[in-house]
Amino acid sequence: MSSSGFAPLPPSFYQAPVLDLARAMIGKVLVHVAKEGTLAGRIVECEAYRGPLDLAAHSAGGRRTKRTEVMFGPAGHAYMYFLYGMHWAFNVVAGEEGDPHAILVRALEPTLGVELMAARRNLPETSVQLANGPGKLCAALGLGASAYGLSLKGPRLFLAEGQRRAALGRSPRINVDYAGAWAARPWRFYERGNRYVSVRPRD
DNA sequence: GAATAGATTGTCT
DNA sequence: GACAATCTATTCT
Repeated sequence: MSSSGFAPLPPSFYQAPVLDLARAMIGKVLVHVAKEGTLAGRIVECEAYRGPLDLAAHSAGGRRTKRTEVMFGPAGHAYMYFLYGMHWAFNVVAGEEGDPHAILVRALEPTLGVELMAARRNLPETSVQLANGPGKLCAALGLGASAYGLSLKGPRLFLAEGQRRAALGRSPRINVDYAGAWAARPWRFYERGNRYVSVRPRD
């Protein structure tokens, strides 16, 4: 148990095929121990990206650059990327070393540090929009470039135990229409009925 | 509720 | 120089 009161999941948790890991991550708790306080939320939505074959992945075709480098390393590390000029997104690196797989965390149900999240997001503490999107959750938790490549063994940033409370839902991934047939694959996972899921599923 | 446009910058062609 | 695994405000219906 760390000083944050949460115990990081063991490295073995991340030693699973990327689709299995994505499923297993729903209900787990993402914890960021920041200077200003500890922030945490249940993962209620995520998406699997399986390069080099998956054309929706940043590592499509085996593209290995400064940005994608951490995806080629061992599982259980943070892959951060910046997009649209103003948003950060948080991913968990998955797969064997050399397999550039990752899981984008798309939405959290805030559980700890809600006051600080609300301040960072300039929203009421009761708002459902604190962390219901990839960019929003990074803003709420204060995650950015400095989190790139961090090991999820902790103690600063890690996943902790947590339970899924409703059935697992699946759908195609969001905003990857450019990926052709890969865009249709049901590689987005979410907790059914959870109001913090970002894009209303068809359920 | 749905559709649209604008913001703004690191990364790659 | 183009564009992106997005978010927000605005303008409809």
